[in-house]
Amino acid sequence: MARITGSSGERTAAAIRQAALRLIHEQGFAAMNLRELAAAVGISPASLYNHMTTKQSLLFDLMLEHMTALLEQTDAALAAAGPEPLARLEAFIGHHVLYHLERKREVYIANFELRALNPANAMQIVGMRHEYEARLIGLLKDAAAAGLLRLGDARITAFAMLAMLTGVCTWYRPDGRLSPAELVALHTRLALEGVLRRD
Amino acid sequence: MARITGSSGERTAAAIRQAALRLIHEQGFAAMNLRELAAAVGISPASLYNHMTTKQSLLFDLMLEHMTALLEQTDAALAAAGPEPLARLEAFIGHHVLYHLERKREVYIANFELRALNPANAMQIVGMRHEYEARLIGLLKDAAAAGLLRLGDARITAFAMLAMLTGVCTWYRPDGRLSPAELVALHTRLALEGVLRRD
DNA sequence: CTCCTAAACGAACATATGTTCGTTTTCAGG
DNA sequence: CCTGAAAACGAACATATGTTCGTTTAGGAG
Repeated sequence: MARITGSSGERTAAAIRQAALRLIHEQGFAAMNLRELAAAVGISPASLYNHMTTKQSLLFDLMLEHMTALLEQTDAALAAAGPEPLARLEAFIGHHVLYHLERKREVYIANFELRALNPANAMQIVGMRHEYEARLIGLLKDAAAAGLLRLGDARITAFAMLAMLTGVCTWYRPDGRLSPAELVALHTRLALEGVLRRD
Repeated sequence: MARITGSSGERTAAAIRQAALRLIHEQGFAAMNLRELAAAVGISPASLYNHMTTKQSLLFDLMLEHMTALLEQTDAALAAAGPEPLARLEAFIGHHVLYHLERKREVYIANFELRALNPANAMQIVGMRHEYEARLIGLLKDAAAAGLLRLGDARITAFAMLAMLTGVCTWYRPDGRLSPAELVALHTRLALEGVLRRD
């Protein structure tokens, strides 16, 4: 056969990314095979290679797009939050939760398929993740310097907070009991105040 | 060739489990192939089947052993903690962190390779995980009923706490800067009191 | 209208991979 | 000491899988 009536490179490429997100999220990168991906898009396995160079690069592109968006949007949220340390911290938390609710598949893949990347690609993604973690560590240190936090260890505290806030990806469903806003509020309070009553 | 001098079924089976833990943790279940596993143990691929029925059952056995131990040890820790709600909650947290530091590979596998299990096996492991989550939800509700906690939503709070406490698995190394006891203390305070100063 | 490139296809290749089979040899129980 | 089960092996099978190749046709630039 040959080129299909109405076929468009841009549309097909987007469809491949969407289907790949779903399949990798469901089965994992190693378990997803390109024949199944091609079938999900509605093209032949060979046609995939008109839109990507290798399976590895497909994964890397997905991760890179996600990390770039995460860093950009975070900086935008912080810029909008103004200079007050606590407001900035809350802005970070709020954005993190909302982003992770919206793009749970991307996040899940970026977090758990790092080992599927080749060393060079992995290094780049890990670098961007470190940059993201550095944002939170900086915010914590600023707030602590302003006397607002009791901080045991900024780095470990940041890791623990990120783990908690990222946890929403594992169980959230859009049709769930709690709204995104409610989840933001709940996680913000948990991170800042814990569960203990304050009397 | 044939049976090796000094070979023992029990020892080989244990070596397979250990090597499988390492390889699955490093590469993921789907990416680990049995030839590499056999080489790590020092036997031929065919010999693996003297100690397991299928690759799938190997994964399931690892997960089942871990979940069983986790539930048993948790109950033991709670029994030792006595009746006071806050003491019980702290005992749960402390045990969870210590267990996850000690057995980070098992935990990682049980958490992130669920999708590699066939439906029947997955159901059993998910059931045990729900049981574990129910322990924490119960502790939170007890403490809240005693007026000790300010609880937005017991279920979501439990998920968030577990995500935070389980996070240690992703970055902990035995030769790291902080001792297990310090990590327990830090995470306990984070979970109970958050980061905000109390004045 | 013409022509080059983009985008698709079927077919095949080379390799990887879970698993089975028949065989051999050690070890432990009678 | 004998014998049967346990534990190992090499070899092979059947299938799955990432990728390439040559070909075909639609669509847009000139």
